[in-house]
Amino acid sequence: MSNSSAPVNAANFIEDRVREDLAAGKNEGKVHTRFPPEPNGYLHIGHAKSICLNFGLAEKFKGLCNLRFDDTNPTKEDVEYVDSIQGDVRWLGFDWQERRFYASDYFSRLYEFAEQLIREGKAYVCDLSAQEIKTHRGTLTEPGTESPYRNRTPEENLDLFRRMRAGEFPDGSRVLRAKIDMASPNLNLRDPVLYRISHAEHHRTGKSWCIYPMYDYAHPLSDALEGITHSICTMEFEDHRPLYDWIIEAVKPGARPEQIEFARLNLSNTVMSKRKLRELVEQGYVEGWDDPRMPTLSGLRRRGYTPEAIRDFSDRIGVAKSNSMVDIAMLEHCIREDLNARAPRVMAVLKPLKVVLDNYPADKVEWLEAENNPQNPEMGSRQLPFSRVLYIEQDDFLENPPKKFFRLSPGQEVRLKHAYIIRCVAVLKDEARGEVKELHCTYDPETKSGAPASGRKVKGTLHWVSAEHAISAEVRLYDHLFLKENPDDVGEGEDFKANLNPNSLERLSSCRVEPGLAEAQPGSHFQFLRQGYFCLDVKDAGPGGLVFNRTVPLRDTWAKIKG
RNA sequence: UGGGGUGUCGCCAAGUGGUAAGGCACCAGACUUUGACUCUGGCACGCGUAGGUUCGAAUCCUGCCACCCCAGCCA
Repeated sequence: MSNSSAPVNAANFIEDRVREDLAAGKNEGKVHTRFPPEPNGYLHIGHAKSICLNFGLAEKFKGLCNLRFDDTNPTKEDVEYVDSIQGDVRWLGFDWQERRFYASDYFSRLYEFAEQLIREGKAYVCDLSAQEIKTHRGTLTEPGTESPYRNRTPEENLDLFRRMRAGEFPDGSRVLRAKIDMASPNLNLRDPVLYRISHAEHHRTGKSWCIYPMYDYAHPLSDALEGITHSICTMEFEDHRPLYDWIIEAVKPGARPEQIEFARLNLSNTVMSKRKLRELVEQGYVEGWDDPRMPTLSGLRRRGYTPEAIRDFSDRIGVAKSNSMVDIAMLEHCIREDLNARAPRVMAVLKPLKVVLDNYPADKVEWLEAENNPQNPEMGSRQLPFSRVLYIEQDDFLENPPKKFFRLSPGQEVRLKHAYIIRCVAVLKDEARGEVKELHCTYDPETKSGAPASGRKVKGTLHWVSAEHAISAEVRLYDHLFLKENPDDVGEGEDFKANLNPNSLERLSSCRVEPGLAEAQPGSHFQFLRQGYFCLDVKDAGPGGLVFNRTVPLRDTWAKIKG
């Protein structure tokens, strides 16, 4: 079991707020939240923060959390996204039970509410064009001017609104607006549009509507209709809150949900906006929404991130209102901590260097016992074949080693993990290229792991595979998608793509891994000893070959020392 | 120049008048058949800034500065 679920996150201001409401006897002691994605893209780690917050709050206060698709704009939305969003939320470990809703479930009710507003003189049909509405809105510093249609009678408005709904008018010809205050310093209150005409087919309601409600109108009412007590959203909606409250106050749907805003997640070395992620996908900078380099939940999943690690991350980063950029090292810490406890250790040589043990019998094979996870003895052990010809990592040998190099070099000894101590006696080189082709070593039979004389200390321990027994695999080494912490930090005339890391993916196709990996299940996690955590790819690993994705490398003190 | 927010260690983030939690990162050491893990120690005389109130201020007051959001018939 992962230890990441143990520490409970510190309270945040939203939790405090909920507690206050409870103490004040609001909402009959109930807590009801919702996660309201628009089905127009894939979920990313920033959404995970919101999901964990909303579902987590419900869990903590024994309340409920709904999944609600905010599908009020048919031109941008699609069922493809509805499906992936549900899969991602479930994968993260949250359950909305039977409470999956759609804003489109409420189109009829929303329409009735709109007629009510019209009858009460709180909304009117406006014939101004989009461009005219814009100019009438005024500016940040100057008040707007009232629409000439603002004082139509309720009767005329009702007639026009019904005809809008009946499809008598073309897209963009009229809108329904709230009658609030064209001089408000808050632009959201300058008679905001409530309904627009769009003869578009909706992914759920088909062609039954040709007018669609705006977010500012649909959201508070959807919340009220579902009995949401705390409607949590991101900071950019803070100055929509007066409008949210206005709608609730004007319509009186019977419930008074309160909107609370928090700062969205920014993660270093990646981008989070749907627009930018889409650009990376559509222009081929990555191989899809689930490319392991993407911060999407589907990408992280394929990369080998676990839901536990992502939830732990959400807890650790906290919830506040200030703009912030979380170091991606925090996320990496979380996945390392989780996988350290649960991933079986395995021998995998990424860049093989042949080693021949001159004094080891040519036909001999020993099966050596290897623990699967020193952190967790219950994971047992396995047998590893050992023979005369082995592969070690190219990086683990240096002909002219610097000080503090604890690995193999001419004349020096190292321990082979779970096996013997060996000494390098000869180096075969391709003189033309200056490359080391093959090493000849001798092994010390007295030093077999577990044997009485095995206690002898040597500086380093290497991972290895038996050449005869090892199987081939492709390994994909992933690195940060962007070189800069903030990808938007660019020079004149450049955009975020200028900061793309050209080495975010390195494919190694001649890796050799221990034979037991032939049975590995797609999606399963491993620690490649001394290298990192890897995950058998679910898409590209077929019967023909193994493909591993590097989730995250192990921390590497040596890399720091050598610079 | 309007309105709304936010400023506490390199990065997150507690703190709500009684003398700066914690995590990540980093540094040093111990342990180690993973240069991993783990463990130990270090890491803000200071809370955007300048004043003020107070026995006492990150917390209260005033001024200033910086950054973010808002002029979609997007969400």
